[in-house]
Amino acid sequence: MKKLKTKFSILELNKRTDWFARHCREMGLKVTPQRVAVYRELLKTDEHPSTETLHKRVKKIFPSISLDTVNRTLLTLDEIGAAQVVEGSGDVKRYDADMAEHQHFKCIKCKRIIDFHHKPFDDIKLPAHIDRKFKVVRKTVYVEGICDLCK
Amino acid sequence: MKKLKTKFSILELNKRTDWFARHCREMGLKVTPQRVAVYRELLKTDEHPSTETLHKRVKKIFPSISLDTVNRTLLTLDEIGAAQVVEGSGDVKRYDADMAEHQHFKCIKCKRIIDFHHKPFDDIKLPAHIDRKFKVVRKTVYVEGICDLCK
DNA sequence: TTGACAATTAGGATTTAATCCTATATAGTA
DNA sequence: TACTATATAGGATTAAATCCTAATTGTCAA
Repeated sequence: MKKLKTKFSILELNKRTDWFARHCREMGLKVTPQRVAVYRELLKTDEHPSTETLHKRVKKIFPSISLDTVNRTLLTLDEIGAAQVVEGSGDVKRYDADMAEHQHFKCIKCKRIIDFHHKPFDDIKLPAHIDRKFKVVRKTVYVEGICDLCK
Repeated sequence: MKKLKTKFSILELNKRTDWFARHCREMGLKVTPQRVAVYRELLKTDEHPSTETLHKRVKKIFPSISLDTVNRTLLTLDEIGAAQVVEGSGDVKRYDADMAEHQHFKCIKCKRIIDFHHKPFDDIKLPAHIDRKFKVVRKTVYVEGICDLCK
């Protein structure tokens, strides 16, 4: 039996699902069971899954869901700020429903993405000319290397 | 006539090409005209091109070069430290032959990648437990948003 | 509660990106 | 100059993302 790593208690999961439903309605989006299923499944993991990986998982509890729906939903989650595409260099898109400040380390060998949190990185001050010229939406410290298991 | 933005003088370009040839030999790689052509073409631009974009450009001066060769070469350049895959969230791989310390801003609308350089970002101090646990190969500040032209 | 409608979905088709395969060519070396 | 391991061309394949369309379903207003 595969160990179930739960990021959140059922209670917390339900709380966040409620928030998600409200948030969708606020954004004029329908609260479909597919959307909720994708969001909840993404919330449950800290493995930063790809569309395909998440599709496989969601199918277990929603067998008829299509890959396209999972893909579309994940893009939607990113748009409405319920999840984010994890930054990286190349490779397939990976997602994260944890919107609290944190940073990512990506192993260039096994492609594992590991969360870490270093408070000084939470509010990086950009040079003034960048803020002046562009509308900054996201800024983060990105770290790449070889993970403990691959070393 | 399209404006030619040259990042370097011909002299500087040749200097770097010489370095590249030496570096290839040191790494036990052959200095083929295809490799040199790809490297030089990548050096010339600050647009952080994708494989396909660069392939089109290199074809103009090396008509028979295949996409696979350009792709393979770019991956090799990254491996030997002659270029790097630009970090980003999703989308196709984009490359940069400028290995001097600098940071990237990526426009989420037009996908343009703009270089900037903020000295304090050059040597980010990671929390000790990260350095202890992982072998860090690369660390950078990544910024995303809407560029001046798209605003 | 019901009906209407715009949003959403399934699932196959298509597009696009990346990589593989293999016969041929070539850079480096002696 | 000849040998050999490396690299290339270009078509084939795989993998990822997106598109298309008919059928379905949340939402809202009556």
